[in-house]
Amino acid sequence: MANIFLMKSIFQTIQDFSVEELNLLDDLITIRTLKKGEFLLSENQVCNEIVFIKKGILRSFFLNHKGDEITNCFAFENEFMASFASFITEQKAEENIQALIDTELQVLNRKALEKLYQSGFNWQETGRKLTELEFVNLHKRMVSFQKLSGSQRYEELYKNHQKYLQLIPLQYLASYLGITPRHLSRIRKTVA
Amino acid sequence: MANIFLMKSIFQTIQDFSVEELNLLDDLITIRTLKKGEFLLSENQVCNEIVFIKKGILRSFFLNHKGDEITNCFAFENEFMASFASFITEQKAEENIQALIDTELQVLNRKALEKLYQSGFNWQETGRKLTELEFVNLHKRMVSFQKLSGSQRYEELYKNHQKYLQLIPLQYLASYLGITPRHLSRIRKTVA
DNA sequence: AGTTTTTTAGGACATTTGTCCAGTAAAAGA
DNA sequence: TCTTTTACTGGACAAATGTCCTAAAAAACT
Repeated sequence: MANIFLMKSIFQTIQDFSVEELNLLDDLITIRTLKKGEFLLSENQVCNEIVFIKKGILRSFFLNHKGDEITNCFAFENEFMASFASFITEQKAEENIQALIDTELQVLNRKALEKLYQSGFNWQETGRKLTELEFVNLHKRMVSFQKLSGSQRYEELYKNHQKYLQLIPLQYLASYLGITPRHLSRIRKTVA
Repeated sequence: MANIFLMKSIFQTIQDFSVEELNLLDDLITIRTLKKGEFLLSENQVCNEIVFIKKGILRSFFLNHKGDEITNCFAFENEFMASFASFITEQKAEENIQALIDTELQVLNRKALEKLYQSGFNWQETGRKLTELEFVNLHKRMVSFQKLSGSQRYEELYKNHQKYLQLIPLQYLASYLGITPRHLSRIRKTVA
């Protein structure tokens, strides 16, 4: 069976769960592994699962009108990932989610989540709180696009997540920051 | 007493409420009006209320490092508005919320909302669903910043919300789109 | 209505960022 | 290990966008 101790302890920080409530997870979580480059989700599929990253890195990207890949999100160990927009609306996703390195996931699918929600107040409230946290994260990213330039966003990222930067190909970073690889290369000369 | 029929009917579309559940709102909603230019919220205050716009327009903005006002959101009649990030985290807001024209609001404050949440499953679930919808809206805006240029964002806005564009000073629109007023003026010549 | 303040348009120029490209380096595959 | 593919750097130039500014228009105030 999956070792979901860590995931449980994250839920525990959000809500004062009983052991029984947390143990509901045991039968609902499944395991999945992805090889480097493999896809968890392709655009035009409905996203029906939320994953917890036990090991590895995921990135989410979509295509612009020219067909360039635009990375809109990275997720690392001990973080949740999904196309939340698709999961919520049950519409086809615009994003692809791909493993940047070999990755090990703990999966909670829609039916499992609904079971949790139906099980009572606490899980329902946790769902709201987690959604709120996702909102706040997204809001921060949105603000960084409105008040910072591409190079300032890079500096922020460099300050806060330097350890990750080595792991991520520059082209993915560039589109995540909203600039071209050419320009990121220029910026790197002055910052790093 | 406030006429909150419309607000109720919006909640009704999200959740299958009983009349009694909806009527809980009656004692929890208060009324507030703002004159053009007045502030609903100033930065460095914690946002403790969510408002429903009965009449009028609100905009939310923050300041960048130069002291320029950056508009990050508009809200119109029959929409909800708050500094959601501040409301959620209970940290000081980075935004100011201001009335663009004389505005009439129906206000739900934190305590009132918590009462609703405590009242049972349905309001709890509605809270989650509304948060999800806010997330999806923000996500759309984020995607528009990653995959479109400033002028493309203007064209989208022009197509979808032309009626509002007349009402909003160009300088506010520009920062909302992530460009300078000078540049928006250039864009307008080619589009409009 | 007259006056003052704020907003908008657009010229001239500067800066930032993108495009295209070629050479090199690094990684993946056989 | 060798070969092939993919990723990165940086030059030269082009396009997009910003800065600064002035005059006109619109809005607000008295």
